[in-house]
Amino acid sequence: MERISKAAFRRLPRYHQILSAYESVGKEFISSRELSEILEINETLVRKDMADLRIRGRQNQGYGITALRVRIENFLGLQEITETLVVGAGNLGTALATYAGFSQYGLKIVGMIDSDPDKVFSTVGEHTIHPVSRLGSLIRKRDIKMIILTVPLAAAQEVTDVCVEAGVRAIWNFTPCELQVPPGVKVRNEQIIGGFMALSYYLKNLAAEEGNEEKEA
Amino acid sequence: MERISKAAFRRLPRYHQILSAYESVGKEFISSRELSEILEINETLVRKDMADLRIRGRQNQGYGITALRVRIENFLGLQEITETLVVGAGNLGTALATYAGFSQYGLKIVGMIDSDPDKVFSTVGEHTIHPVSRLGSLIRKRDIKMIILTVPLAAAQEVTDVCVEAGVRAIWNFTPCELQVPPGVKVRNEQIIGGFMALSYYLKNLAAEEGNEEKEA
DNA sequence: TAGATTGTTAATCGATTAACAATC
DNA sequence: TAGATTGTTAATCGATTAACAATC
Repeated sequence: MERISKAAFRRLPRYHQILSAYESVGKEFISSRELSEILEINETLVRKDMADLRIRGRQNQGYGITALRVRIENFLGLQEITETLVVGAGNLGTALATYAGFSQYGLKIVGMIDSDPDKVFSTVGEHTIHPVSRLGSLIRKRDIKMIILTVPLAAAQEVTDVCVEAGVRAIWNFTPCELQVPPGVKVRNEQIIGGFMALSYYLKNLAAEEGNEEKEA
Repeated sequence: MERISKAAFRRLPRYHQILSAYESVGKEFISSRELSEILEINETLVRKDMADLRIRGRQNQGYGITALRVRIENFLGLQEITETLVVGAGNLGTALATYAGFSQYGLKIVGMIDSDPDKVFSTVGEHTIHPVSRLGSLIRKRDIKMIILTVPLAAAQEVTDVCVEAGVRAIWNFTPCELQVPPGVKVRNEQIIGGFMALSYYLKNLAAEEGNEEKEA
């Protein structure tokens, strides 16, 4: 399997999104310089990332936008559909379940789960809310490998255990819980408050920082 | 002003959250070893981070949990209130505006903004939705330094320009747009899809990865 | 051609880890 | 005391950048 550095891996979503934006306005090529300016990183670093992805550019033109976008998608496995359940039908779960942008990345939400009897069997957009008692059987029936976790903190570990027991291998964790999982199960923490903390630090140190700001902490 | 490395800075939210969790069950001390196991990082790295924060531990006991939590909060400026507007009252904006957890970090939402006349002057929880025409004046009137941006991609840059013009210095960006801002304005991108991409890569390479997984990409 | 741009290597920089002394 | 743990330095590792050759 191909290998790129962890740091390069983290840059792929941003490359992908810039490429999509440029593609949608009909641009065909983009130079390492343009990419580096948008991302505010070094130009050489962009070329190195491309080399790691085994993408060749053209002299005087740059990199083919569509080819590069498709390369990133294939590298990340986005061309294959990933079926998932949204576990927790609160505000955030509802926002994620109704977000139209996921389908272009192969992410397909096949149902929602909630413990509240008043919500169960109602629908959110086109998704039915199932009772938490059916969580395990739904995962098994559809062979679901990933769940989106948006339950309250207190329920997070318990729900995770059920999912892992049923065969889930990846957890997209929107709760502020440091989940315990066995080896072979990957957790991605979206600790949203971290973003605010970085901005708070910046704002509270504005006077001291003035003159040496950076866009990315 | 105190300085810590970028990498250490990114770990602060996770330290903070673990400390809060331990504190809420009445624990008073935590060792570098415990922290390192929860975060799956090296024990020495935890001690180095504590040293950088000028926090001293106690032999045989570890670090005082409350003191450490308060230290991180002060370092990040969380003890001071940050007033903000949620710009874009869609599903995600609504979810963020109604999230109760922000107040403990000093984050105070003082209003919402939307361009849809059907939404304007209605309320979300305790927040009133104002028309986008009042965005600049609201920012000036309340001297708002940060906004939460959840508008559609196509409106993101335009709205940003209005906010920056009115004096905003920090943008918590939930849109998939690489915003252009002048020096002195900080953008924090919450490119949520990036989380899914990391999990997709993991799932699609499970067979090849089997046996050398990591929890963090 | 001159200019623009890629691709690669070596040097530098920054972050992590190993080793170990200090101490309760 | 022995064991547990912090704190610090030096070594290592990984990521970024500078320099520059290649080429359209």
